[in-house]
Amino acid sequence: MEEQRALAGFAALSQETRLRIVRLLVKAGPEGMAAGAIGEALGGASTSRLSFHLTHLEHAGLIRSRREGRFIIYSAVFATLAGLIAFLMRDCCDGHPDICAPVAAALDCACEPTLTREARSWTS
Amino acid sequence: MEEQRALAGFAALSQETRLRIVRLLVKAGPEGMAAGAIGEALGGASTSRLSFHLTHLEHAGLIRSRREGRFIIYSAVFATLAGLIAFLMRDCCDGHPDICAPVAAALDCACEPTLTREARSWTS
DNA sequence: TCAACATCTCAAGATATGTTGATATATAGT
DNA sequence: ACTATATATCAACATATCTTGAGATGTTGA
Repeated sequence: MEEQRALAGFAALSQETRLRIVRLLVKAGPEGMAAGAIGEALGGASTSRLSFHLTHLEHAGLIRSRREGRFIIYSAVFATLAGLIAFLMRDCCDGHPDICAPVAAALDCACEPTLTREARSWTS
Repeated sequence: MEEQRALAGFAALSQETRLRIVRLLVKAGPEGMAAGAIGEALGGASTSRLSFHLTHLEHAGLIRSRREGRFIIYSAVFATLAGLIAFLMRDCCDGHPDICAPVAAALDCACEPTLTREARSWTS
C-alpha cells in the first residue's frame, strides 16, 4: 500500500504549478501561506486552478490546510517529503554503502552548502 | 531550465512500472540489469511496454543504458536522484534549520536504519 | 441582513499519457 | 546466409489529467 502513496506523491510533484507550490511552502516553513498569497506568489493562476492543485497536493499528503478566519492556510508536510525520499532510496546500499554518498551530500545542501558538483548543477 | 528537469524526473517516477524499475535499479547498483531481467523481475510486462517506460526514464535522466552483446543494460543515475531531492528541499531551511531534521533522518535510512517513526511508516 | 471577500466545486472541452499488437532492428551462434 | 534471441518503434485506441468559466459556500464587518 505504501507504493500507492509514493506514486501519488510523485504524481503531485510532476506538475509545474504544484511543484512551485510545494517549493514555496517548503520555503515558507510550518507557518504556511494563505491560498491567496500562494496564488499571488505564483503570478496569476485562476482561483479554481489554484484550488484544484492545492486539493491535489493535500490528497497526496504533501501539504495540509487549516482555516484562519476567512483564509485557508496551507503548509508543507515535511514527513511526507521525507517519506518519498526514503521510499526511493530504500535498499540503495545493499552491499554498496558508498553509492549513497552523493545523495547524502545533495540532501545536506538543504541545510548546508555541501553539494557535489554534479548535484549542484541541479539546484537552479 | 532546471525546473523542467525536475518536473520530468517526478513525472517519470509517478508511474507504477517506472517507479518499480527505478527502485529495482537503485537496488541493483552501478552494474545495472538487462532489460529482459528487469521485465522478468517486474513480472510479465510486454517488451514494448517495458521499452516505452525504460526510454521514458532514460529521457528523464533517471537511468542510463549501455549495450553488452545483444543485451542492453540499464542502471540508475544516482546524481539525478540526488538532484531531484536537492531541488525539492532547496531553501527549506530559510531561518529554520531544525525543520530539515526529519528529512535528513529519512535519507540516512537509505544507508542506516535511523528513520523517525513518521518517515518509517512510509518505507514498505 | 447585506455586501465584500476568500475559497471551493462542478461540468465541458483540450491535451497528455499509457497500453496493445504488429513490425523492425541488431547481435550471436550455426 | 539463416535462425533465434533481445530489444526498439509505430499507430491506434483507451484513459487520465489540466484548464476554463460559471456558480456555490463560508466568513467578516457595517
